[in-house]
Amino acid sequence: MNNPATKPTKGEATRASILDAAVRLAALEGFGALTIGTLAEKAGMSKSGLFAHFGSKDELQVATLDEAVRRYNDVAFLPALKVARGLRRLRALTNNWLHWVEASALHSCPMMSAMNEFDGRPGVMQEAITEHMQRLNNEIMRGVQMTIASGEFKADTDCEQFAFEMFGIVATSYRSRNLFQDKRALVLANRALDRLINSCLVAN
Amino acid sequence: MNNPATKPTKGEATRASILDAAVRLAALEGFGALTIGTLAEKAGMSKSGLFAHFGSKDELQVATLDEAVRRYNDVAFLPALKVARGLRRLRALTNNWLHWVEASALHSCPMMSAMNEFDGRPGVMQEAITEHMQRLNNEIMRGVQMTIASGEFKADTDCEQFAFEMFGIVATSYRSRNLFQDKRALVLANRALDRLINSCLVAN
DNA sequence: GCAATAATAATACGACCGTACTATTATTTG
DNA sequence: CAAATAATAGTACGGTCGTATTATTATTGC
Repeated sequence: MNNPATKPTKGEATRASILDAAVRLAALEGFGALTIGTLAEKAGMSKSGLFAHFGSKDELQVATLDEAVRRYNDVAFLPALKVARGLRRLRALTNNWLHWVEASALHSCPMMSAMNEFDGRPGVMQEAITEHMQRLNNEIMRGVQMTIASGEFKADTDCEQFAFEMFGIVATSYRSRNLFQDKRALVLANRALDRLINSCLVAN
Repeated sequence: MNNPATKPTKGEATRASILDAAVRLAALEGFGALTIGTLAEKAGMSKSGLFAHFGSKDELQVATLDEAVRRYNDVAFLPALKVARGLRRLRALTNNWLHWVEASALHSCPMMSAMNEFDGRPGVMQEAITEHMQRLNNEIMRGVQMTIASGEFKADTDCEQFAFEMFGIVATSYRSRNLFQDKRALVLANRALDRLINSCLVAN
């Protein structure tokens, strides 16, 4: 049974520690670097011992992506849902999204990596990352809709446009942070975000 | 001699056709998929025959990235420089950037792929992509500066912020196009771009 | 504590990896 | 046309890849 309340079996604990190493490796070097051998070394176990936890490399990759998404939900998405609907929740959604990678002490965002690695390669990973990204996009759009409903955003605010631009801000903040090593990445991102939000606010 | 005016030698022609296949492969499946074997097959030649053109896989990858950048310059950057300085040139710069991937009939942008694959992996590829991205960023910032100088942009326009947001728009348009297969990607991107540019215009 | 079972390791396999080294063709030059 | 050189192919090597099979060790239930 998958009962989180009971003490995990040894196997479950090992699997968790493998996935921890896997998420960190994928965030740093991409899913292509997730080979059974290197991962076994990082996890301090044998290739075959590790492999037994996943039926194939595909399943390992999907499990790693799912684990990354689970963490995103834990540290970013679910906490934002505790904020009251409307602009405040939307701000929480976007802000938590912007900060989740450093909050998780990862080099980069595994979802972003997965997207870039598999968007031209049909297969289970492409399906998985597409679904996750679609869901995330929908949640942002829902947040915008509720901010319209609350009267804080203009009625003609384009949800799709907002989610589109929001993702761009996150993506470019990764470039600044990871490639340019610019410590002001989050400052720039927050400014862009403010500009985006302000453009939707009802005049006052 | 590297004289573009004279007829290319057979070796140069082969190298060019290899790099053509390499750029397309990198755009579709990433630089990780650029293995000597698969590339030799796509290019219709032997592994060793292909390998002789590059001293190592590193050099092959760097050469592929350089070729992609060369194409970007040809179809996007240099044409924009022919437009008069100021807002019109800036629009050309950003617009050509947005369109260069489809104009080149590539699945995605090799520079974007390289960035995502190597931003956490020190080495020659990381250095190369960092340099290229910095240069591109600087050119956008220069374009903004000239648009300030021409009096079209507000004097306090933040060049860095503009270049930061501009890259985000490009990145998110790739997500829409390649992952979501959204045909409206460029429409959304152009709207975002207009909003960015308008926020910098002097009041009138 | 012993049998049953879960978890991990050992080993082996063919496939492909990057890269030398050698052989064979094309092409150019005298 | 022959000699020299450039371009490509052939072959081989140690390594790592993903995965299957078999063995060994931990853990659990009675």
